[in-house]
Amino acid sequence: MTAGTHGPRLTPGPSVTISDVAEAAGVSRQTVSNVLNAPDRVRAETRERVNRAVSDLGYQPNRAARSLKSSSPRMVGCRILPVHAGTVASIQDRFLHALAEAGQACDHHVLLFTATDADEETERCTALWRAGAVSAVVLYDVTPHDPRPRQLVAAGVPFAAFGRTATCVDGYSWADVDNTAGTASAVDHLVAAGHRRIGFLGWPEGSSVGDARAHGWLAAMDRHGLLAQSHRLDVRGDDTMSSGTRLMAELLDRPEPPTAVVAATDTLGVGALHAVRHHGLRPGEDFAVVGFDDTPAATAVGLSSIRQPIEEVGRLIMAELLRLVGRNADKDVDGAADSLHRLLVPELVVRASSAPLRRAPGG
Amino acid sequence: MTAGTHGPRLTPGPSVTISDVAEAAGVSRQTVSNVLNAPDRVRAETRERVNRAVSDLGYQPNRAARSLKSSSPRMVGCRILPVHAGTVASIQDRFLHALAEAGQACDHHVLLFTATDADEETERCTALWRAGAVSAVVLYDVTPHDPRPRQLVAAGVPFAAFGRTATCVDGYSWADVDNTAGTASAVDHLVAAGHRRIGFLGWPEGSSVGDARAHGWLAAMDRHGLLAQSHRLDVRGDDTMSSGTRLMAELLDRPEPPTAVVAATDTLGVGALHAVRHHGLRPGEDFAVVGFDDTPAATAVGLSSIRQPIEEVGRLIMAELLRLVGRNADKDVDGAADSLHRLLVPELVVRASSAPLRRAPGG
DNA sequence: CGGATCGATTTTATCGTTCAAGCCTGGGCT
DNA sequence: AGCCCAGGCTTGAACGATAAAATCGATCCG
Repeated sequence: MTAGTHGPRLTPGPSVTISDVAEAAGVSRQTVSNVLNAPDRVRAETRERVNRAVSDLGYQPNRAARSLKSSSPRMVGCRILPVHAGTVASIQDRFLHALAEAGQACDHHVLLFTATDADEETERCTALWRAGAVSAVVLYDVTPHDPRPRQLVAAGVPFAAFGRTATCVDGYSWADVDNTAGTASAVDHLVAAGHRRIGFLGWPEGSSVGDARAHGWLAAMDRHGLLAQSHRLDVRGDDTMSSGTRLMAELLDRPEPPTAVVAATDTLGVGALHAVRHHGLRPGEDFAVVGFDDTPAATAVGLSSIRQPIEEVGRLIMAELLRLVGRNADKDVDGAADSLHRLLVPELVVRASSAPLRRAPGG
Repeated sequence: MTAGTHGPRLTPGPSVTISDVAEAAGVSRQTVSNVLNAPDRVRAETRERVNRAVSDLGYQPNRAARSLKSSSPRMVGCRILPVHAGTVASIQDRFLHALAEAGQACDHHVLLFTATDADEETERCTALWRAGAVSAVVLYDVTPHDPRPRQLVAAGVPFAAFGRTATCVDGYSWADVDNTAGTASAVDHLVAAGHRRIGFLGWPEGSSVGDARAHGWLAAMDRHGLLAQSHRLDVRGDDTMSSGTRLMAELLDRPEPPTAVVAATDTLGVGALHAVRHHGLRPGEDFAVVGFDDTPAATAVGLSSIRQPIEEVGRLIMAELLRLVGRNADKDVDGAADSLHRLLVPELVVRASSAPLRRAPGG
């Protein structure tokens, strides 16, 4: 026994080693190791005896020792952003959960860290990787001019990103959600429900995600030949509920108001719903609203929303990281796949706020 | 050099070992170790030479090796809950961030894992601890009849809890937020602003947190001698915005409506605000609303809210874990403190929705 | 002047696991 | 009989860091 005491231990403690198991089963360390890692090398009878000892003692292989020997910590690092007062509906928690779950399926865990800015984040990533604390890291919310991918590539840290930079084609793996396709599908849905004048509530131009969502609306409206009828029905403001309410009220006061809007976020969408009700309209019957991100708030108020397939993103990113570090371990160049570039299509979740119109508007 | 190549390495790689540094500085491994862990044992000149080699090579001590030797992984485990569709405003992300930040201050990290239920959670905690992957774990959202603390105590896993069980006095460390004091302080605030008829919007009886928040309102109203005037002004419903709107509208339609309400959550509070506006009242001028949890939504709509000191909880829990595992390492009984039992008082954040009345109601 | 002392550094041993090589036994082949 | 081989298991070494012990000079003191 490693710990000096004799007799059965009531609380097995963190220190049941492979030698303890070996002694209990009357075999050597290596045989125990073989039972766990290459069972076919061990005679069935011995295997059974060892397995019993393992479960009797509650043996868990020490991860530090295993990491040290295999030089793979079976961990991926990910920064957790502070909950910013301005940010209303974050999907970071969903992402982290998805990542943790995907990792768990292949005995990997997520290590959290914090940072005050992008530079500190890449520094910490590099330090964690050099320290062998993680075999790779994940970048969350990568934007078009994000410096982080470049920095990590330069540092040689294996990583995959949720989101992508403008010049993302080269050098690193990413998965992203097609925001443009999301708002476009919302427009298609509303057109199919009979709407012709469809507005858009968005963020001020300049944010990548916001612009992509605005572009999806614009392109889809154009495709349906509805841009002329919806002249200047896209309005922009901050990502707050009151902003959504104000923008929506502004649209409803126009001479030819829209009969539906696509909002760039659930926050704006929820705000819009209030303005709609305030104008005496019934959401889902007289007027339709679609939000974005499918946050719990959308569920709560029955707001149709575009749901990002975060769980899928988590799985893809985790699988890609395993491939990256695995490939490095095998050979440096085994040809085949280079890196992951995957654009996922979000899915519209239809709720009461955009149920098909009972009467066609104006009909 | 560990890796077989010669010459300066462009990407230092994860495998710069203490021996590489020692060779570069022309000293032995142990001297490098001393420079890093006990600098006073090394002559200033040597120390400087070693430090230069450390930064030249970008050396980071290998965490697995350090864990193995010190038998302390410098990690704490915490389950991340799935984002439940029903849960509207979670503070789990704030908690995880606080925990990660508090840990980082003392070179500890947070390891995330998922579980489908409480039993699986304790199993995973035990396995992680036995594997030496974490030195302790954190329980989030512990409720009065939670089985987890008992199970972890039985398994001998060091832990600290956010929240507490009904019979929490024994055996384990926790930090919790005094929900009762929170709603009570909201009542005090509203009374000081001149309100006399103050309502309460809460969850159906049976949830610990909900009951505590309801009790805070009740006790404070009684203390101010206002219960008679506020006869049956506490109403209950689901934790959704629409529920908040409905309940608020119900109260406003009473013959003697309240002039203010305390809501058990921001979700209910935001819902209530809409009902208030719908009745032609101006929040903060004609009517006051206070929410709970200070979620980003409250900031967005200017809702006064009771903020849980999560950052403080994170710091306390992390400090307690360090004490627990440190004590274990030193001696088993070094007397002094037993375990942490800390009830923190939340803080009211006053915003426009409950700014002091300009004219006393009814005056 | 010899032994003690002290500071600075090196050597040794160890944490728990796994890879590589070694050893033993019994059976099949010549 | 002697030889080889393969299956089944054990021993030795290594991963990287560090506490403890050993070494080596140099200084000090009786």
